[in-house]
Amino acid sequence: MTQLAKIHKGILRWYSKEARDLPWRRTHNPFRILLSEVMLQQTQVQRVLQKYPEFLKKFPSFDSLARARASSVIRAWRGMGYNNRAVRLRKLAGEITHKYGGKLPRTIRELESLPGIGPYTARAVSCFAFGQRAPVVDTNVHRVLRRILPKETQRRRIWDVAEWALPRRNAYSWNQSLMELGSRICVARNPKCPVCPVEKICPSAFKKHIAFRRNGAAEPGRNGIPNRIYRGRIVETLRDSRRSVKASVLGRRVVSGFREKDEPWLVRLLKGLERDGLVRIHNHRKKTEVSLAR
DNA sequence: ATCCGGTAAA
DNA sequence: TTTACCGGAT
Repeated sequence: MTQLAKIHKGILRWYSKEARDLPWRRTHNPFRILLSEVMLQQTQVQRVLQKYPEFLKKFPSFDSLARARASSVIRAWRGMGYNNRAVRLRKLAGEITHKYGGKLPRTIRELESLPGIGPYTARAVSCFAFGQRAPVVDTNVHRVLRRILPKETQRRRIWDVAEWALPRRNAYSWNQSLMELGSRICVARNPKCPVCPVEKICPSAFKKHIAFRRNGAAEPGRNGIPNRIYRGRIVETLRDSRRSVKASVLGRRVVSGFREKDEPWLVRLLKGLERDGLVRIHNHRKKTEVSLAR
């Protein structure tokens, strides 16, 4: 048996016993798969598990999403973070109903052309919804493959490596198993090698893993507080408000010690949110007002 | 205070 | 290739 075949066997066997029972592993419905993948793009399983069913209850299909107001979708996205995803998902739903006859396209190229769908999600949908033999590389898969595969593969591009390592059968289970292993055992720091199914054949087992450096660059912000905090507070405030809010009022609600002179700064922030399709800015009696996008 | 991550735009 | 985008966990 080849080394790769041993890796396949060890990891797939482990997965068949240890796989978590997750709702998106119980369906091949393209909408449900896509929704789960978009939610999982930047968000831990734990939190997605909580929001996924309630979002699905409110928006069970591309059609329902396409017909909804942006504000309604942004509200349903509460607690997920990266609110851009909600806006893009609704835009995507519009394209599906109006340009694709209500059906998600099946080619990677078409999937990747959709808003919010990149290389990872396109292939995840292709494999998990359509049963195609597509490699998927998220950071978990990336890490696991780099550790478990032989040194000769180290210089090749990760997507090529993933393609090469893909078993001829069971692509679905293989992809799921790599993600499961990467998130539960083969974690970035202090991997749990003693309980890993492929510890015996892993070249990296029990090696010291250097904690990977994060960007040295500081997060953009103001007075040491990242902009995303203010953006988050603004969207959250608007979620709770049925009507539009004066910029000055918004400023006082989201920034401690907000003054008139801070308004240009606030407006810059609001313009960013407007560009992202999250808020609507309008003038009323010469004052800037803002509400959730429609 | 630091960690975590897929997509889009620059 | 680099940066912005998020909020919950630790």
